[in-house]
Amino acid sequence: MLTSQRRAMIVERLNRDGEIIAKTLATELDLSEDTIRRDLRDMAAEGLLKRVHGGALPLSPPLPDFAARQSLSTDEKAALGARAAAMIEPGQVIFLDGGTTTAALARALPRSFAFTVVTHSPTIACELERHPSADVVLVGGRLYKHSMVAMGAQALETIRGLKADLYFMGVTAAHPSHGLTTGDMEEAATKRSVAENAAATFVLLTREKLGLASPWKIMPLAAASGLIVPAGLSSDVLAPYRDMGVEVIEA
Amino acid sequence: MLTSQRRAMIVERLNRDGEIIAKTLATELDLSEDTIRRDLRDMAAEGLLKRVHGGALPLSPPLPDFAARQSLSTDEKAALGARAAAMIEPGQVIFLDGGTTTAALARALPRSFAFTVVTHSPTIACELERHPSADVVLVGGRLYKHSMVAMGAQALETIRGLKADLYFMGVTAAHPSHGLTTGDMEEAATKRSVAENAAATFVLLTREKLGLASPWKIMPLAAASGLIVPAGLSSDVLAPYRDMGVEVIEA
DNA sequence: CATGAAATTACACGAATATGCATGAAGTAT
DNA sequence: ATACTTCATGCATATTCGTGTAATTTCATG
Repeated sequence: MLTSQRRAMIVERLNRDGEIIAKTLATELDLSEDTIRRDLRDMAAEGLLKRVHGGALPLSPPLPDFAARQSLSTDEKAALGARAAAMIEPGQVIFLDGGTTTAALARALPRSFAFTVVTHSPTIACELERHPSADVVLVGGRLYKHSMVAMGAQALETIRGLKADLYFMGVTAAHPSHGLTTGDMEEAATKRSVAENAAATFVLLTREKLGLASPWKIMPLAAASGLIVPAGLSSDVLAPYRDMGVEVIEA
Repeated sequence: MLTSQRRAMIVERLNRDGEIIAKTLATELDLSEDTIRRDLRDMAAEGLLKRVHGGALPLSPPLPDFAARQSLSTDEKAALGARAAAMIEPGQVIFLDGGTTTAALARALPRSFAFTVVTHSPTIACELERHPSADVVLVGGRLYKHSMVAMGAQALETIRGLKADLYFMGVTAAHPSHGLTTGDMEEAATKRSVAENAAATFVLLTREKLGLASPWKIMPLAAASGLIVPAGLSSDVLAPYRDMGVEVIEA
């Protein structure tokens, strides 16, 4: 295994497990603890993780500004959710990603007719406990706690076995040339697979995500059926997306 | 669990519960009280909490619903959960049913070592979001909202493909001659299948469930490894179960 | 192909950190 | 006032860390 592969693996594990224990990883990879420690030290210097006694932890989780962001963009997310919910037609099968934006969508889902919601997020599933007419299907797999969605081989297999009418995707960033991206490799693969098995894919994007790029590429913008963005953005910001032929829906 | 993780956990608990009791935390994490005390002393010096005799308090006033949580935690179900959690050993694979009793168990799961929790309940999965050392696997399937668990063909297939060390089952009723029963046919079949794929099955039973029977039979009492019941029940009530050779564990 | 530079890794060793236990002091409860 | 709990300190042990060093591999260049 190459050094860079090992380091990529460390990042991935941090996302998956929320911790790295130097001793454990050394044993597992059959390397000396020194090597792992060196990795951790260098990566901490690069700002990829937080070094602690015994191993490493992810950089301060977005908890501090999470609450603030939550309250700040709540209205924005509710508007996106409502707009997305308006697209749903009776009897359709909808796939919902995990995340706060899609949670807002879950709360806005139509109650006057029946449809099916497929999700790999237990949080979304719990949101729908009291929904009167939504049939809920839970996609199983290994639960990734940082994003609270089930992913992995089992999940992919289930996803390949279904055909959704609409997929509402949440992403970390959207960039005109880099396309749709997210911070986790497994998540990128999962979203891609869902998009392949959905007749239409709409991406929910809050203001601050436009024009940014994260490390893992999901798919180019053109592969999406449309972007749902908050109303009131300047046409300058939206022009690059419209120019690529992607439908931009303002909520 | 790393030291810094433990300290982060202390902060989190202070926010959640409004208090830290040194002795309790030491027992729960399987550490000496000295270690916890040292943590509290250092963290007090860093201005993260207020040290008091017996434990610590947050600097800001505790959450308003603290009293409510407190009364909940002295519940019968919490006792059952704690007793069940004490059976778990490092590295084991535990299957958790949905339901309020097993939710109490989820909150009492050991935090000092790693193990895997398999569940078909999104509610349980959400409970475990912040658990430091539990690996969570979500079993997918059609979500039955009345009991909030995923069941059906997909779930059964996944269950057949796994082998759990311990299964903690929640039931609607337990009767000496009718055995373990529940109100839903699909649920009975699912529980039976999990029990078949677990090395040991323990049933969590609150007081009011003993001696009753529901329409759908899961399995005879003798098929269970043991029943976990609240302490203080009369031996008359428990005798029939003990007579059948079922281990009855009082919590 | 040869060779030296750079990178990677394992090992050694003293320092720093973490933890548990023992003991006497301080605090709390009955 | 007495009994019990909790605390602080010192000490012993174990783990982890950082630095230095040497061996090995990889790479670039002639």
